[in-house]
Amino acid sequence: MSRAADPLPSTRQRRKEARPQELLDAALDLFVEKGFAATRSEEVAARAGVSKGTLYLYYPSKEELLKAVIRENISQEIAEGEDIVRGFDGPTAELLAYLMAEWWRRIGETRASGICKLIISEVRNFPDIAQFYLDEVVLPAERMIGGVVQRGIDRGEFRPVAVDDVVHALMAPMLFLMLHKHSMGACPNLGRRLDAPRVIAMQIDLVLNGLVPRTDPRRSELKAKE
Amino acid sequence: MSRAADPLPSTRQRRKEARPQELLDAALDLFVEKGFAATRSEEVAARAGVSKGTLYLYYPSKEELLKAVIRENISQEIAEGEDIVRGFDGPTAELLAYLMAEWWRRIGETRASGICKLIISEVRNFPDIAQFYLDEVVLPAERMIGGVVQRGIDRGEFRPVAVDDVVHALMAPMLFLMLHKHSMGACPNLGRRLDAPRVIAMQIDLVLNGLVPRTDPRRSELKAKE
DNA sequence: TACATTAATGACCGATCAGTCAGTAAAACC
DNA sequence: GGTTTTACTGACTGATCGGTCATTAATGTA
Repeated sequence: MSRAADPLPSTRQRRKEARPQELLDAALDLFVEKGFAATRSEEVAARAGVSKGTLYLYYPSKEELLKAVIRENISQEIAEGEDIVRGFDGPTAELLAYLMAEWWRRIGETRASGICKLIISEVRNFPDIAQFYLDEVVLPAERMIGGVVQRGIDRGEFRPVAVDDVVHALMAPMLFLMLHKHSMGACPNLGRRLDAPRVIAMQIDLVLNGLVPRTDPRRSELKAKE
Repeated sequence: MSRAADPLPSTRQRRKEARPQELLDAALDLFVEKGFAATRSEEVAARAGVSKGTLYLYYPSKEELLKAVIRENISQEIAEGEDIVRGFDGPTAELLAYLMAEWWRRIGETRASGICKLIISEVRNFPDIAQFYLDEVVLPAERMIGGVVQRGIDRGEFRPVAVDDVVHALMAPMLFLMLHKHSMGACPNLGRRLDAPRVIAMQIDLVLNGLVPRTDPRRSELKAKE
């Protein structure tokens, strides 16, 4: 308490502070890959480079570990999304495309995308997770995307559609990509890759312009291949 | 063997023939709800109204039971879809809308929709299921939908888009609805229902017409509210 | 009624695994 | 040096669960 705590926390000390995150990372990987029930707590410990006893020093039970994994991984991405929306004043179509691309870059491509599979697989066994995830992730995300769609409508860039349903249509392919990555996409020898940015770009083009050809040449994407 | 087997198979006999399906139904419900690893084989037996021993009379192991559940539930829906496609000669947009609605009615609304969640949750633990499901379900379904999109392009009803990616965009919301139904949607007290037919209708409208307003009044949905 | 066959049972076994805790050894302190 | 504190360990335990099999009860047959 006398000396400044900063300068040289011992190796042991530094390890101790890093452990919780190391354990959470190991647990996330394994829970996503094998499922909660099929993952042994000793495996989690081993992947984090410690013994089973140590795991229980940091988390009182396997179930609490699961909850911590989810709690610690929902993070600030949504808040940052809202910042992007606020600071943008180009065409809404561009904003939408940019948001989706960022979503994939920051979540889809990172281990965080596994949380979706984990939640879907396990909510029914841990009902209190449902409410938490709905309030902290699903609804804020829907509000954000919904706000963008509404902006498009307000500015006359979009038709006045039912915002909530459009939001679902926009989120569905993202979920699809994230789940694919952690299920079929993770199976070797399946000779079948999904190019996420490509799927996202197609989805954006579809949702904006539709399949039906436009008679107005200004909007037609067909001519755009120069 | 002498007498015709038909007329009065005893109660016992009829039970014996019904058992496998009863066990599969029970197993599907429980595997979808709780996950494979978290479901005890005795629970499956109990839900089917028999003892654990009886379950193992019909299926040699829990894993074989899982595989049977998946194998027996992929069924003939896709073939029937292909029949619908063949026998239809109206506008492709209508065919697409009809196919999606039928999909929901025949799969989404039945217990079969749970298979999706089950596959996603468990493929990584049972890799041979991946190949099987890809060959028997995913690829045929994609071929069917892809064929319809191609038909739209060939007839000049659709822009010449990348068929495979459009297929993903069309399937994603169906997957989304099916998964929702068996995860968050199955949690009580969440005050959040998803109206599937409505989401599907919106998705069709979006994919066909896009968000961007049409200058050509023939196609504009805006004027359609009479 | 006696006997054979068949469907079903549930007590039992062995393996697995979540969670514990007495013990170890490295660091910190004096 | 000696003593205490701290981070960690891994052998152990009790409960659980997949799978077995000797036994039972229902049905068929004569």
